[in-house]
Amino acid sequence: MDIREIAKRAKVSTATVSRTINRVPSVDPQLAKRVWKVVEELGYYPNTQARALVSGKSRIFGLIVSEITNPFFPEIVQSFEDIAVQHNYEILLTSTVHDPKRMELAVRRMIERRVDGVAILTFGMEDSLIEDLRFRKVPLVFVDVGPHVAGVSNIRIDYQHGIRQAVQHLAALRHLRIAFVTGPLHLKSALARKAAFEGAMQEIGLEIPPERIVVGDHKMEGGMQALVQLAGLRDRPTAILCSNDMTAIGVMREAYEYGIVIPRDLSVVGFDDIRLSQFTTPPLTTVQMSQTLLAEYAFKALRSEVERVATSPSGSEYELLTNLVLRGSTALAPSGDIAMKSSKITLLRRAPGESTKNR
Amino acid sequence: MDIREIAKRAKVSTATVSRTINRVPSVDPQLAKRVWKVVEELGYYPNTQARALVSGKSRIFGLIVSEITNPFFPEIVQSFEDIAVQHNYEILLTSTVHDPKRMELAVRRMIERRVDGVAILTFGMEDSLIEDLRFRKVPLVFVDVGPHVAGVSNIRIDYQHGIRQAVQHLAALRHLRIAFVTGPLHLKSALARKAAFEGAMQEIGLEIPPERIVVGDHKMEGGMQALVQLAGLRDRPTAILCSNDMTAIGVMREAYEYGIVIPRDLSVVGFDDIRLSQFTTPPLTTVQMSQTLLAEYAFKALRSEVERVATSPSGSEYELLTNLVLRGSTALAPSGDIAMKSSKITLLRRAPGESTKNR
DNA sequence: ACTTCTTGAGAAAGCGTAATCTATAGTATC
DNA sequence: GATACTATAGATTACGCTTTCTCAAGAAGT
Repeated sequence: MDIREIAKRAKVSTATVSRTINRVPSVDPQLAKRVWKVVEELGYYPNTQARALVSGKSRIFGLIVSEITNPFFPEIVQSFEDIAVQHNYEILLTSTVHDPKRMELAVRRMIERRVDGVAILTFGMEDSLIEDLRFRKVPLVFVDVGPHVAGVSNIRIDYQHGIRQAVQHLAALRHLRIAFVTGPLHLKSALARKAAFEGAMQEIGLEIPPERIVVGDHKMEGGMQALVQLAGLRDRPTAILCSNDMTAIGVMREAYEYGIVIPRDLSVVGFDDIRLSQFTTPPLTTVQMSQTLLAEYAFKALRSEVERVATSPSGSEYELLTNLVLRGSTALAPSGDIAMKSSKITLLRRAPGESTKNR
Repeated sequence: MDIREIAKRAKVSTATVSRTINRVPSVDPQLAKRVWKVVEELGYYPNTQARALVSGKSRIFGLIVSEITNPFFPEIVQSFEDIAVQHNYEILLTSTVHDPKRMELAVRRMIERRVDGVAILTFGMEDSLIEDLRFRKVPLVFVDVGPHVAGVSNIRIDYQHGIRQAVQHLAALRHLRIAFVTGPLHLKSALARKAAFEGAMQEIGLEIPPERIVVGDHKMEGGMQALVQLAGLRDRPTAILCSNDMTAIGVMREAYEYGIVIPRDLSVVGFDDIRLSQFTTPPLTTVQMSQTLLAEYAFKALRSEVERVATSPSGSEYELLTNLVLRGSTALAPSGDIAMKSSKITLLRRAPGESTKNR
């Protein structure tokens, strides 16, 4: 069933059917009604491929994420899909899993499907691939790392804002020895967080001995290892700020194994505010980076680039604030002697079966 | 840049270019090489829309899931995408969020984009929508609930297999009072799990007093409430089997608040084996339902339906086994007097700040 | 009453490709 | 040496739609 079938049954030309469906105002309301009736009756849905072919617009946006199985991304995908669908766009999702081969394939797929734009929400991407997309004038939007050229938008994240809040929150709770667990140091986003931490600490005159910054991997495992290192320090920190929530969750998990009670003995702060962080024990105090807003900005950036047909094709900039959200994983620093006591906690990892209790 | 541009530069007809690209064997290798060279040089990628239009195949599969933010689904999406991409298919993802309006829109989108098949991995879906797809002869694949008609495949899940293992595992650990936390009772999958539990219990002659089955919601909250109920029972169960992992995680979380030590005082078993369940404290013993295999079967079902052009269009059936995977949340049942002791644990919920310790 | 606009709708072109149909040269057959 | 095949590649059509062009009829201006 195609547009001609409708035309025949409504006794009009296909042009009129097309105009009706696309709500071109010059169609006589009488005729339009007749057309709509047939459309409804037959359950006709226009063929998007044909439309795309003739209009040159696919109404598809590509969405490239690092790993859909990383709890940070599903929220973004969901929000992005929400908005896209509302505006009659489809999304072509790809999860690169940090594999260059997959990235290349992803870009190829996007080009073959003639996407109208691509949101690149991945940490790290080959320049040559981006060039491939730029060459075909596909509007792009990046987080943080986009080049400053026409047709490329950027969402700048103000890490400083939330991280400063976190540091000051901890300082207000009398924490002096604050540690930081970074992400992989080749990620620009991880470096930016680390820099923000250092800046915020310096601002209030707190020193950071090098051993109090440990390198993680933005996964639970990294957080677990980080805690082991930090707990073994002579001047054990009383608070740990983490480069992302998964790291913080790893820290908390391992702290539990060591019988370190959070937040009594140790305050922990995360970053991202993934949904899961509401459900840890205790709920995680973290710096929120709104996934919904991120998706919204990304979509808006692409859309405005597409809409602006011939006019100035300047890539725009968006700014996403981060904000501390207080939950249960932070508390007053242990007072002097308690701190001493807690530093005496045996550093033997509890045997698996025995579990839970801190004697 | 289109196929004609290539044809012109390679001094052949568009037909030859098309044949070359599609690897039709009747093209002279010499010519083919010439064509490929131009293709490479210009970085030409065929326009999928045009291909779809003329071939009648979009090479897109729809994938409808309940909620991408539910940790069960990202793994499936990832696996499905993997396989799809390998076979040059694209996926059109939609997350219904249990909203009938969104489901309707999703189906409409799928039809407009002329998907070659739809995998419906959602719990519950309006029949009228399915009818809409069936009417257009779109191959479908369901989990459990699909009708037994041509063009519709089904992946049957053998809940019994894994749940029996779980029950027998608990029985072997001397648990006699085993409780079950169901999912929402309007879900066929939740009912099937409950039935499997009852069957397995009956099989080994264990009774299930009605109060030992409590209704959850397949979310953490439901698990938390369930624990409250079960812990309040006179004959407190020594083991709890949950209809899914999120429920089990909720149970464990609340148990922690009550100072009930897992697995010493209480064994907990989940269902699904989401990745997160490896990272709980203690790691969750659970019944695995392989998300990878599920995705694989779903894809295979659709593909074989598409491939089989004119031949017998019979929907096929797949069976997915479930299997117990042992981790740390199950242990020997507390012996008689310990059980008594543990049943005397105060039922006061610990004050938030105090947290962690079971004195 | 004649020309000039305006409105609305039909006819037809074209989007980029694959499939079908046709032509041409070279091979095999008798 | 004439006919019948067989490869191979070019010409053409069709896919379903939007858009431009064209045209008819009525409204308005002179």
